Amino acid sequence: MVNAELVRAFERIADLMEIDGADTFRINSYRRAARTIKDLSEDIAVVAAEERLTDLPGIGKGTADRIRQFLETGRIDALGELEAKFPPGLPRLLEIPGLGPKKVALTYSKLGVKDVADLKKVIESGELALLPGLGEASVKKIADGIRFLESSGGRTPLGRALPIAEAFAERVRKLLGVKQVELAGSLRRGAETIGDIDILCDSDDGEAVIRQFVGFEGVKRVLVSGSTKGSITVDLGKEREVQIDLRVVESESFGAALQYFTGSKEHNVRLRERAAAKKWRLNEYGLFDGEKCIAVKREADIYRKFGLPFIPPELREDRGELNLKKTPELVTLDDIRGDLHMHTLASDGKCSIEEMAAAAGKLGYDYIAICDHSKSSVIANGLSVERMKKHIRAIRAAAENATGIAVLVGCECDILPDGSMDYPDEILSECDWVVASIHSAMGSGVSDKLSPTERTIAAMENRYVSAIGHPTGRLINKRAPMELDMAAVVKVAVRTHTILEVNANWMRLDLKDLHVRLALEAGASVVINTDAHHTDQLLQMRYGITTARRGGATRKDVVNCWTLSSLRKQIAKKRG
DNA sequence: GCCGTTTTCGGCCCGACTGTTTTCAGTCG
Repeated sequence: MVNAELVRAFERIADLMEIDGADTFRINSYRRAARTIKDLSEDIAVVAAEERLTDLPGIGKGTADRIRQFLETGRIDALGELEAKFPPGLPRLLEIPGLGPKKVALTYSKLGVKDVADLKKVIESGELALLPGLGEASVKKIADGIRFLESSGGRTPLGRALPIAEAFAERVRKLLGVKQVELAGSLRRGAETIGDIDILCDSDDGEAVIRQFVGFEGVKRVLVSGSTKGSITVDLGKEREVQIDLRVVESESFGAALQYFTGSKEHNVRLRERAAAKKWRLNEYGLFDGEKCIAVKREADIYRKFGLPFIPPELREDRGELNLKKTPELVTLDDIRGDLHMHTLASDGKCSIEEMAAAAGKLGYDYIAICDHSKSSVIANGLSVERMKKHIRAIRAAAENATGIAVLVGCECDILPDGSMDYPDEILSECDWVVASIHSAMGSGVSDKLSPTERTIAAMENRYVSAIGHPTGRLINKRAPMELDMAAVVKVAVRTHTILEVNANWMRLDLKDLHVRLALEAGASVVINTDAHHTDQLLQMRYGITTARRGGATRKDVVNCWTLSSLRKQIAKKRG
């Protein structure tokens, strides 16, 4: 699909226009269009062919023309003109914290700085500090920014950030005069990766709170230290660091502040537009009609003033949530009755069947499925047919002895390059539950092999395949997803009663939020599994929950929120 | 460049912090 290329093109246009000093509203239009295409679950070429481009939010006649030009010629004139004006490395400079479009334009025009290497040279030589509007302090900030960019390597996975965030939130909670502390920002929205950690607290003495915050043990650098806002970085290991922002507000405006700092930016812009339409003003201190504050205490009050239900943080992404008529009852961790994908010592897990069952029982689960690897996953010590037969007997025996929890016989069976299953039906039919996954030959377009989409569909056609595991195979920040035609996969999933997995491992989160939504809208069901290789990893369920919530999943959509008998009925329905 | 319980033209979200500005611009979220 050409969607991703188009997103990059529009973002590049916006970046270059900013450096060019163009009208900010026009720049934002390009960014909005880029985001719309990024969120799109279908091929933009199909949308264009069906003349539906201007139905998409933020895409008008002008942008539609540019999309069509790109589809036909692979180029966009508007981008070509900007690229003729500026060297190619310039937009990259915008990613450096402390360096914005104005300063990028200035360093380019006055000093000929074309890329990061040039920038380092003029910092070294002292030329940068001599430019108007810049001084020693700004230059130091930029130099730090370069180091941060080179060490941070992009966004931090949710599962890496959340434990750090919770630890710092706990330390803030213990400070004198602090009554309320909440995580905000993308972390509270449960985004798969986060740019920085946002923490909000209340206090009558913001200055004192910030002073103590920036002095916490483990703080690597202090970026900002004011009376309401503090900004620090902490080490993530491997020379990476993550930024933590703390905002302090007075207790009375906590609700307004929490709404404001939870974002997303786009969600808030939409909400403030609605405020403006009513001649109100919305900011982190409350919702105001003239000088009069009309909502401030709780987040829900603010939404109610707009005639809206409470919008759960996970949905605040400007993906149509402001049209909701009532608050959706999104799935919660308490709704989960079982975990249907975990490994044991039999393949590449680190714990026994009994240990996994006991740990799951402690979490209050009613059932689990043991799903070790099949024979082709050699690296993962996949089980041969003979070993699997023995393993099935071992699981049945463990199930007999387990108290208070049902232990299902399962497997994670490889989907081979030709679309067939790694185990014969004779073995699969012995299992109560089968997760089918692609682990090899993930690249598409390899000749004499089926595409990932064809392989996935072939697996779903097998009556013993209960679910598709980590459908796109992506590893966040490490491996790109396979090119899967998700709309086609979802359609077959519905027809064949195959369940799609939301793999809760924070490196995967696969299906991702938008795919969950696509699946549910088509009428498919999902299962949220941890794919745990150790009892500790069973706790990663929370990340799968937030991902499913972001996709709008309710308890009814998630099969491991069902009773065991309902789940068995679903499996039987597929087996026919 | 988009868009319409204020509109097909004229708007388009809002505030904190920093540095170098002697009254505010740039950056960020």
